[in-house]
Amino acid sequence: MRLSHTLAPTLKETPAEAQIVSHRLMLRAGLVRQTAAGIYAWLPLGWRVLQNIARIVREEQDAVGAQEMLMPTIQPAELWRQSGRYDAYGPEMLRISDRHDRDILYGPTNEEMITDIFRQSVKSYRELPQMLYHIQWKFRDEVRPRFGVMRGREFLMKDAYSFDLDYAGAVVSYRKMMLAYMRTFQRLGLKAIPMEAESGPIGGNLSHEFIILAPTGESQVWYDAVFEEMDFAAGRIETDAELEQFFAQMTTPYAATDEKHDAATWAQVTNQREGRGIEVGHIFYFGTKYSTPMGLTIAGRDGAPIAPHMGSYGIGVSRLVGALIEANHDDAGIIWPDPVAPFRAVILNLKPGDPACDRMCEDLYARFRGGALYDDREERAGVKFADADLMGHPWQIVVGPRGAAGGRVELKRRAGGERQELDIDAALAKIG
RNA sequence: CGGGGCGUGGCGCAGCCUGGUAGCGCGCGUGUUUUGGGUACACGAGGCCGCCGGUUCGAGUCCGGCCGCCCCGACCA
Repeated sequence: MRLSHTLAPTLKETPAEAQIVSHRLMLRAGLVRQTAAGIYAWLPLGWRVLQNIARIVREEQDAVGAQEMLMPTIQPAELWRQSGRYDAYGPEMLRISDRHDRDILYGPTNEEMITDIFRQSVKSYRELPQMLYHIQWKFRDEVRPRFGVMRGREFLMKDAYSFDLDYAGAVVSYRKMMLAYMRTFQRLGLKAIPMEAESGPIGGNLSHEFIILAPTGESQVWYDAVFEEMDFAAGRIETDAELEQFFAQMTTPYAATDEKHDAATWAQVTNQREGRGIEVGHIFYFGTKYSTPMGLTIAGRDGAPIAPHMGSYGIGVSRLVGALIEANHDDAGIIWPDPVAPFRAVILNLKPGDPACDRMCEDLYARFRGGALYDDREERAGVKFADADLMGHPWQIVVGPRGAAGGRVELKRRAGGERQELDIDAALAKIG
């Protein structure tokens, strides 16, 4: 994209409504614009980040055998009456009615809907287990939206649902999801720790929330240092035994938020770490909480009906954008981890109109085939440097008259700030 | 939902107490200037002062109602 014709309205000053750093930077870098309290429009750069995160989430869901689908945002109230949650859910649920006065709602989650779909079609134990997920917008009418996209009313969420024949099967699904989550967060460049959680309004008794570490996080967390060393890219985890071992590795060392923190147990931890954290995911097992009231049964081996054991698994995709910024920024702006950056590199033409600079930039830009942002604006060098730092692309390729004459560019790494002068091929090789 | 605050060109703000022709900085446009970290100067465009009603000769300013947004708390991916 050429920045001169891109809707990326950067701001020198911070809009008054933004308090926390990620919200400020998202506004200032031109990633989002607020439409109403807790509701945001995603501008081109922000949308690219959101899609990059969704892509990684998707790949890791697929890798543990979950199937992607897409359910609607609008749901009939009838489904929620069947589970009993239409009355139980409270004012957080956005209730609407259509022209025929039928009660509908903007889904805050999809347990009822997936259960309904599943019961219509799945009839035999032979078809289980199954895991399904979708990445869809949700709406929860928070009393008090805040922190920008970290706590919006409309938000993009990956939610997955597992169906198993019995508890033992459900535990395997649960562990697979935990594995997918740890891999996902690692790929996003985040340190995430699973912490035992209350099961909340959705119900259940096996539940973990995933907290990522960020100095500006909203809650205090206590954890064992072993979590900092874990690497989920290495080593295969596939069999039930390997999964069980993985699960033990995740759940045995101490990790707690203020709600569950226990001073006595904590005192026995050898390598203590304290920090701040942000919740970005939550997984639950809830048994037959929905299958039973909604009449989801399948035929078992002996022909008798079985109510599947279910679980649900959420990742706050849009919240992750904010969380990533909380974890990766400095005074000048955002520092995107490579896999999620809107663009891998930005080309700064310090002197548009200068034939050598223009030629070199056009050549570079073409070689990225759309994978780079080209700052071709007629702006001062200082403006371009400041905006590039603010927007946080991992690499900055600086093309000025000085170097262009000798066929050289200056390559700057946003994280760390090292620069070096290279010829084009060497720079491209380095960026990869 | 309890407590607090704020709505004035795109953004940040002053003006309101004490009513009398709507201001500043940034940004935007044009020209000159500058040319590797938000350059300087000149000219210019842009505002039903959140909305409705009231008081008054006259309301951004005073009074009433409504709407929106933000912060703290309780609640949450």
